[in-house]
Amino acid sequence: MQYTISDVAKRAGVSTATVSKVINDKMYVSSRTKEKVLKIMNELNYTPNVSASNLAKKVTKNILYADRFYKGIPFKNPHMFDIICGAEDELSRRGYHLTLLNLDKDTKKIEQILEDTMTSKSADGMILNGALVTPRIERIMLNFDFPQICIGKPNFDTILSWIDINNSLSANMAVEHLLNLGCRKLAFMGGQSGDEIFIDRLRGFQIALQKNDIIVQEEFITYNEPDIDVIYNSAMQLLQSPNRPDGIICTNSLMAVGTMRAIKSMKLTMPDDIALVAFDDYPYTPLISPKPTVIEIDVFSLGVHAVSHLMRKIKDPATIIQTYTALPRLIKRETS
Amino acid sequence: MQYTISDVAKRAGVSTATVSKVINDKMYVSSRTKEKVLKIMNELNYTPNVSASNLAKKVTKNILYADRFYKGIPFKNPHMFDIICGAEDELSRRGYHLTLLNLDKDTKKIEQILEDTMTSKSADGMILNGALVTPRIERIMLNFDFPQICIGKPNFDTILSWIDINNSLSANMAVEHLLNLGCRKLAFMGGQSGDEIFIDRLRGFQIALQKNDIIVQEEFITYNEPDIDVIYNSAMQLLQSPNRPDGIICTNSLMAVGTMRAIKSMKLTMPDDIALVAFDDYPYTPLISPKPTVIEIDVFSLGVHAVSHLMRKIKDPATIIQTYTALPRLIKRETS
DNA sequence: CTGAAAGCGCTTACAG
DNA sequence: CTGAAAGCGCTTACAG
Repeated sequence: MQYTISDVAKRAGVSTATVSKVINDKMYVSSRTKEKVLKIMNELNYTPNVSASNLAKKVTKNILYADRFYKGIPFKNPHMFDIICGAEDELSRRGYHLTLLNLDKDTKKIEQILEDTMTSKSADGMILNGALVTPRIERIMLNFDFPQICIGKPNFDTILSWIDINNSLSANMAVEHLLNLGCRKLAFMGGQSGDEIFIDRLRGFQIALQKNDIIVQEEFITYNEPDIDVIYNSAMQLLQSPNRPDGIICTNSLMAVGTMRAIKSMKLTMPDDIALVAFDDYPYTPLISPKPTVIEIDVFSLGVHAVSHLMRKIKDPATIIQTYTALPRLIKRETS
Repeated sequence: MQYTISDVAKRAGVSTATVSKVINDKMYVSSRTKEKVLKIMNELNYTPNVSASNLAKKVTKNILYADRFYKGIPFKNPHMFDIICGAEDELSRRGYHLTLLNLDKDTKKIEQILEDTMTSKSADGMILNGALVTPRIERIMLNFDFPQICIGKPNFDTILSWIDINNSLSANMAVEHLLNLGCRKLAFMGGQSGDEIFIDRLRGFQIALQKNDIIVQEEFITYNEPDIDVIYNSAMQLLQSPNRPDGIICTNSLMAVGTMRAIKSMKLTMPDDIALVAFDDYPYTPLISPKPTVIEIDVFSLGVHAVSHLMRKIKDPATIIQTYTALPRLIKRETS
């Protein structure tokens, strides 16, 4: 049997209005009646029904995390779920819930899903994968005047709010590290040209080199498919060139595996012959030796920050947030 | 501006009761008025306010997924999030939402979190990590009579509902496969004795061998820490013994990497000298060659099934579900 | 400081 | 088939 606010009111000999005030810790209730009410609430083990409270307050205390949650994606992209964990953490601290909104439905288009959920008023705001946002979706979001923040800058000019990793800055960090070690011929083991994260990191790489008056050698920048053999061969070519690099940055952990395999097969040693820095510990670092120096990015915190910004926006809907949150950390290990 | 049910009623010239009936597709409303109402709803782009509807219906259309969502867990245990994706998929198909309930709070104990959320009536049911369930938590759940299902059988006798992977059956599948290939001396590269998944798989291994009248050789069962060098050495010992196994089952993908490294360094070939089957493609299979034969387990479906059972339990709270859902699939590749 | 009353936006017997 | 009215369990001006 569940008690309601009127059960409490009755037993405490006060009105439901007064009980409501102590529940919500409003001022203007005498400490005597407050205590009395609290005592009854305790005895009855009473907790307010949040649905009723939310309806009356016209809030939901609920935030949506909108992305594509299809089968297997946690294996492909665990980062996304670490962001979600960060968002959940910060939301629950603020008395909010995080519910998942799957934009990957064969029956409905993304636009339709978003419109329906916004009109149904089932959440106070939304965290949205920026990569999924189109100008058309931007318009829908603005029409509804629904508090939102994108994870990842949309790939067009927008007045939506977003928060993103500063990949360029992270690459800069890797470059500075290698330059400090005395490296002067830096190579970049990159992904494919459609991979925005890689492209940002590459840009950071290039800018950092220019800033240090080092010429960017085009042949030292490689574009690789995510296949271990392709990467290996690509690295071999780099290492066999008469003008061999003395420092290599790998855009992810798979690149690091392939590249280090090549370095070892050339009987070169790290960091003496060649220093190496990789992005992302995950998922292959446990497998490789020597342990690679790595730039780690705290995506959990990205989720936390996204929520903080979204909350500001809920309070003041006019706010626009567009910000890079860097949070890279260099973990120096055995390859540099 | 958001329209309400009375706006619709007014413009359609009917009562809100009637509008409610067409929203909920109740019978006993003439097709003429139904059409009229639908037309207005469409014109106004009206969607019912779910909070209000839920309050009146005394439901929330919300299911909690309760587990520990701390920083970094998606990297350690992406399976958990694939289960979540499966649950979300099935829930949204049924008009429910999935919200995360983090049991990993330093300010509150698990018991307290569960009690508070259940009394607050913010969900109609709960999916709960069975590994976290204690007899004390069992009592709380039963007290509240709250529809629940555990993912993973709790490690004590319980009348809570649970659904689990049939690890034992999966191991059986691996054994049968190797026996069919003619192997007779099977080894098992296992994890640590506290790892329940491994223990279940080991049991399946042993039972399958006994069923086939093959003696289980104790020295062929190894217990290994999750460290690549430890695994390698353990496998080497197995391979160097005078009585070398002709088939090996690896309890996970890390075991497969270490074991295959040992096999290769012994200049043995797969599957001719030795056949190998591993559990889990993830995360290391992309790195290894030859491509390992693997028993894959569909955890996304586990989430889907958990939801189906939970829904039955919501309809009929007396239902108790305790079931193994196997869903293993053998993917034959180059090592067997 | 306290309470009566209206309201949040729906649904549900019930009467017609 | 349709609608008036009470109800879901809270909150919020407002009057006292």
